[in-house]
Amino acid sequence: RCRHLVSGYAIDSLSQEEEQEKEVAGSGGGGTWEVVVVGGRKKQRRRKGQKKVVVEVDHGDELDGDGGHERQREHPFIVTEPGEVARGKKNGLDYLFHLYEQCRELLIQVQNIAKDRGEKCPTKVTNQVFRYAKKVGASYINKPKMRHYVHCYALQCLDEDTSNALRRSFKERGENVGAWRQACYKPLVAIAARQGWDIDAIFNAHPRLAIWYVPTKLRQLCHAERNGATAVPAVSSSVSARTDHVTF
Amino acid sequence: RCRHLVSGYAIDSLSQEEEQEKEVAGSGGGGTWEVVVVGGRKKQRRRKGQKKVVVEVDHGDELDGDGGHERQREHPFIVTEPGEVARGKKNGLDYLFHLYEQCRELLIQVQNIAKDRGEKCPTKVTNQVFRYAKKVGASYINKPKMRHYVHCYALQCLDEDTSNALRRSFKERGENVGAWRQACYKPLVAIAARQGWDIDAIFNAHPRLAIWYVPTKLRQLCHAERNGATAVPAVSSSVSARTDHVTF
DNA sequence: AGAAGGACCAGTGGTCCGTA
DNA sequence: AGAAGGACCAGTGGTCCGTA
Repeated sequence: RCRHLVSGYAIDSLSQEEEQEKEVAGSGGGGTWEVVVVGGRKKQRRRKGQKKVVVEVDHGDELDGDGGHERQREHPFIVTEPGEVARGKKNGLDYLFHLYEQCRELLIQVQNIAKDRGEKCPTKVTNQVFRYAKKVGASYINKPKMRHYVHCYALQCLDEDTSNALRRSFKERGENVGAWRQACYKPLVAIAARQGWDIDAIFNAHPRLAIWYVPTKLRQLCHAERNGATAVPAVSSSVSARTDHVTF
Repeated sequence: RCRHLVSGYAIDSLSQEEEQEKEVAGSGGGGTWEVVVVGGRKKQRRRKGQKKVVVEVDHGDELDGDGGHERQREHPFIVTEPGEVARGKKNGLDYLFHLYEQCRELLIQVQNIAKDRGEKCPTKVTNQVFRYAKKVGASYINKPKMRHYVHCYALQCLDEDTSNALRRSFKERGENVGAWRQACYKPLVAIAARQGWDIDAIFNAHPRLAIWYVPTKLRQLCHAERNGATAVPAVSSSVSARTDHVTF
C-alpha cells in the first residue's frame, strides 16, 4: 500500500537514457513491486500526410557497449471495485488514483525546489513535473496517461460515492476501462450543472484537483450541455471533431 | 485623456499584414492622435552563431497591388512628472502606465470571449492578448515593450508616492528612461523585503498587477537580496549572466 | 548612444498514432 | 480490439539584437 517514492532531489539534469536501467513498475493495488528490464528497440513514427524525408538513424553499438534497454510498459488498467486488488498483469483503479496523489507529491517537491531557488513556481502539474517524475525514478508516470484519466480522478475527488458506484456497476457489467472512462464524464457534467457550469472553478475549489488542468473534452461537454440540451452529442463520440475554430 | 479602444470583437483570425494599414500611434499623455503610414521593408535578422543559410524571399508585388507599408514606431518614452505631457516626438510615463490599463481591458475582453465559447480563460496577459490587441487596432501595444516596463508599472501600483517621487527626481537630474527603469527595481525589492520576499504573492494580491507575470530580473533580485546581502549585484548589471542553471 | 519591437528559440500543453 | 506512452506540433513565454 505504501508506495515507494524516491525522496530527496538530485542537482543536475538527466537524460532519458540514463534512466533506463532502474525500471520500476507498479503492480495491482497491493504492495508488490516488479523490477523489469526488457530488450528491443523502437522506430520513429511518421506523421500522417507529413511527406517529409525521415532519416533512419541507428543508435546501436554506441559508446556504451551495454546496448539499449526498452522500458516495460505498465500493465493495462482494469475496472476494479474500491479496495479490490487487480490480479494477473493488470492494474486496478485504486492504483490509478494513487498515481494522481503521487503526482501531487512530486509537484510539491518541484514547488519547494523552485521556491528555494527563487524561480517561478508551478501551480499545476506541468511538463516539468513529469520530467521530475522520470528523474526520481517514477518512470511509470507519464503525461499522456495522466491527462487521459484526469476526469476520472476528478469524479473520485468530487463525488466518491458516485465514483465508487460507477466502478461497481461497470465491473459487474464486465465493461472495459475505456467504457468506464467515458462514463465518468456524465456525472461530472451533472455536478457542473448544479454549480453554475464553471468547471474551472469546481476544479480550483478542490485542493487535490486544483493542480490538474481541466481536460478539453470535459470543458467542451459542459459548454455544450449548458448551451441548450439541443444536439448534445452523447458522451461517447468525439466533441473535438465538431468544434468550430475561431481565433485571433 | 480618454483613449480610443476598438470595441466589439471580430470573429476570424487576422494576419499581421492585414493590420498594416490602420496604424494608430499614441502621442504624449494628452488626447492627440497621429495616424501615420510610412513605406519601406525590413530584412530578417540573423541570429548570432547561427551559420544557417537564409533564403531571401521577396513578397513584393503580391495579390494586393498596393504594396507593403511599414508600421511607424512609437515615439520613445521620456521621464515625465505625474500629469506632465511629453512634448515633441516623445511619449510620457503616464501614457506608458496607461498602456498597462489598456492591456487589462483587452484581457477582460479576451476572457469574456473565452467564457462565452467555453474555452480556457487566461488569467494573465498572454500572447493571445497581444494578438488580440493587434487585431482590434491597438498595434502600439506589443509584448517586448510591455514586458520591459512591467516592474515600473508594479511600483506605480504598489507605491504611487514612491513612484511619483522617483519620476520627479530622475526628471530633475535629466536621466534617461533606461536609468529611470533600472532605478524602479530597488524600491520594489524593499517592498518585497517588508512583505516576506514573496514577490509573486505581492503581484497576485494587487488586482491590477495580478494579471502580469513577475519579471525574471525582479524575481532574481528579490532572491539574491534575501539570500544574504552578500555579493548583491547592484541593480545595474545583469543578474541573468550570473545565474547557475540547474534543472531537471 | 538610447530605445522600440520583429522575430527567434527553448521548452509547453495537448494528444495522435505507431506500438505491443 | 483495447490500451499505454513516445514523440510530435502549434502556439507560449521570454527576450535578443538588427533596426531606426
